[in-house]
Amino acid sequence: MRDFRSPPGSARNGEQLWTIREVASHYGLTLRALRFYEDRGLLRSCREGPTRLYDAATRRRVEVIMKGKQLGFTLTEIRSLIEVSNGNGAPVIGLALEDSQIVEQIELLKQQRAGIDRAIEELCETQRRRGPGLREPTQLRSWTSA
Amino acid sequence: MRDFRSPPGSARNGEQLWTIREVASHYGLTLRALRFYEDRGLLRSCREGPTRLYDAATRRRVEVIMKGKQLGFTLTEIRSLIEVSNGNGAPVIGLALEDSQIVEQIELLKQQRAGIDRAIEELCETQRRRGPGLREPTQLRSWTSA
DNA sequence: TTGCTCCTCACGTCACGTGAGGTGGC
DNA sequence: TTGCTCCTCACGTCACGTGAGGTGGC
Repeated sequence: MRDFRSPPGSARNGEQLWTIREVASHYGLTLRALRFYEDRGLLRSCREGPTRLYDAATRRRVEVIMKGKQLGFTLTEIRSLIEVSNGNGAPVIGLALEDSQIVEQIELLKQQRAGIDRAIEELCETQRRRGPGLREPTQLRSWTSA
Repeated sequence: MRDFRSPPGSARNGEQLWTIREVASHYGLTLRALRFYEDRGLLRSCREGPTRLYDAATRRRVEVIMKGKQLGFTLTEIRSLIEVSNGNGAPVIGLALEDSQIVEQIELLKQQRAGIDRAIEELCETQRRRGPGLREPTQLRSWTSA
C-alpha cells in the first residue's frame, strides 16, 4: 500500500496523485465533504484498493465545486453544470453557465443580500437607540409588539 | 368542536382565539412551521382537545420568532432569547439581546454579506467579459483552472 | 503492540416539506 | 356520503458532522 506520509505529489505513471487528506488540507475541506461529493456524483476519484487518490483533473473538479458553492449554487446544480461542460470535445473542466442562469443567480443573491441588509440595519438601529454607557445584563425589550 | 370556518377572532372567555390556519395565513407561515416551533419549545398553544388555538400572547410570540429569524438567529437561539425576556416581572414578550450578542450577530451577518458580495461580483464580471450579442447555448468555459 | 492512515456504515443536525392515515362537525 | 378541517407519525431534503468499528503498513 501507499505510504500516506509521503509528501503531496507522489507519482504513479507520471501522474501526480494526492491522498484525500492532502486534498482536504490543501483546499480547506473535510474528508467527509470530499467523500460526500463523490457520493453525490460530483467527483470520481481513482482508487488504489479502497483508498481514494486524486489526480490533477480530479483536483480541478474540486476547485470547480468550491467555486460553484461560493457562487451560491447547490451541489445538485453544480453537478449538472460540471457534467455539461465536460460534454463535447476536449475535457474542459469548469462551470457551464448560461447567461440566463447567471442573471437568475445574481437576482437570487441580491435578494439574500437585501434580507441580510435589513437585519443589519435593524440591529444597528437597536444599538443606536440604546446608546453607549453602562448597561446591566437585564431584560431588554427589543421588538416587543404590543 | 369549533367551527373552523368562523372568521379570525372567535372569542372564548373574551380572548381572541385563532386556529392554526388563521395564524399561518396571517403571518405567511405554514402549518408545519407552527407545529415545528411548538415541538421545539418556542411556542405553547392552548388546546381545545387536540386542536391548537392561539391567543394574543401566543401570536405575539410568533411575531417575535419571525423577527428572530429575520435577524439571522437559529431557532435554538431564539428560544433562549424569548425565555429570558419572559423571566422577571410582567410577561414582556420580545428578544432579550445583550449588546455583545448584537455586535456578534452584526459581525456574522456582515461576513455572510461579504461572501454574497464576492459571488455577485464574480458573476457580474463574467457577464461583462462575455458582453452582449448573440450567444449559442454552448459550453462556456467559466472559471476553468488550468 | 502502538500509532498512524484509510475505509464504510449510519445516526445526528438544521428547519422544515410532504405524504400517510385517522378524526370530527357541517 | 362528500368535503372541509384538524391531528400525529414518520420519512425526505440539504450539506455535511460525528462517532463506531474495522483494515493496512511502518
